[in-house]
Amino acid sequence: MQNYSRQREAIVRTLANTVSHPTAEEIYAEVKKSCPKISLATVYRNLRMLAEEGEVLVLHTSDDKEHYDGTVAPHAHLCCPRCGKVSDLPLSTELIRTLTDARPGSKFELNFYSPCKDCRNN
Amino acid sequence: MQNYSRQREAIVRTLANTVSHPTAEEIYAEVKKSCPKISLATVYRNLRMLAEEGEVLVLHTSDDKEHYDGTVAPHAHLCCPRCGKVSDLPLSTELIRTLTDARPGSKFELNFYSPCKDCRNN
DNA sequence: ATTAAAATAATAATTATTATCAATTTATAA
DNA sequence: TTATAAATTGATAATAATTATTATTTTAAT
Repeated sequence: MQNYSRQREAIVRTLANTVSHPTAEEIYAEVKKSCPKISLATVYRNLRMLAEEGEVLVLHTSDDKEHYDGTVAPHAHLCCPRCGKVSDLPLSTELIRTLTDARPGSKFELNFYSPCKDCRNN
Repeated sequence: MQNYSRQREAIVRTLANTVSHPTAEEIYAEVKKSCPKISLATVYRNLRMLAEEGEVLVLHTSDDKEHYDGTVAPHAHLCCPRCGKVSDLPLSTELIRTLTDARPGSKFELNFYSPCKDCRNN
């Protein structure tokens, strides 16, 4: 019994192997290496299904492109308002708990914005 | 010395007089009442300028439309993942301070997602 | 008043995402 | 296994939000 299509496996694997919170286009580019015939629509379709099933997170930031995250445990993100780069931001477990308990039963998305090192130096 | 155009004044006033975190289209509809000839592009242009100047906040949520907020003091939002409605969420001043101090010099956006009352009942 | 600068309205262009649909692949069951 | 139904794909058209362009109008400065 093979549950996932080859394409979907490749998308999940790509997200599992990165910490870069890629956009759909970036995932598409990466997945093409192992699935050269894959369509961008297939990437979007599977990402949407995975998000609905809670297998991936979708991040909404000021670059107005959806970024995807394979780590669904609650955490925060640091976003560069210039280049759009997104990285994980470790928070104390206490703060995480406070946020998780603030609205029981709801998911939260916490994004901090400040220019990344690369953008500060240019 | 009249600093702001009539159109820009109307946009600012609309944001000051609502708690609904409207989209650009919604602001456009409201502003038309006092500025019938205003263009949607003018709404977007002014909102972008106001955001750059820090006069308004831009919220990025799962409905993939920008929502605008005239209250720039740090606070959180409650977003309905079904209908896209955004409302203010009061947080303890202690939590606000913790977040503000977590990353000095950066802005944060904290959104909680759970279905609003209307959507739960349908 | 004249001229320069800034802002606007209208609309075209862009970009991210979703919908459509015929074709292919996978699962089911006689 | 072969037939058939269901699910998924690839290709591309359509949609929707936002930005760019540009001629015109409004505002400010000489």
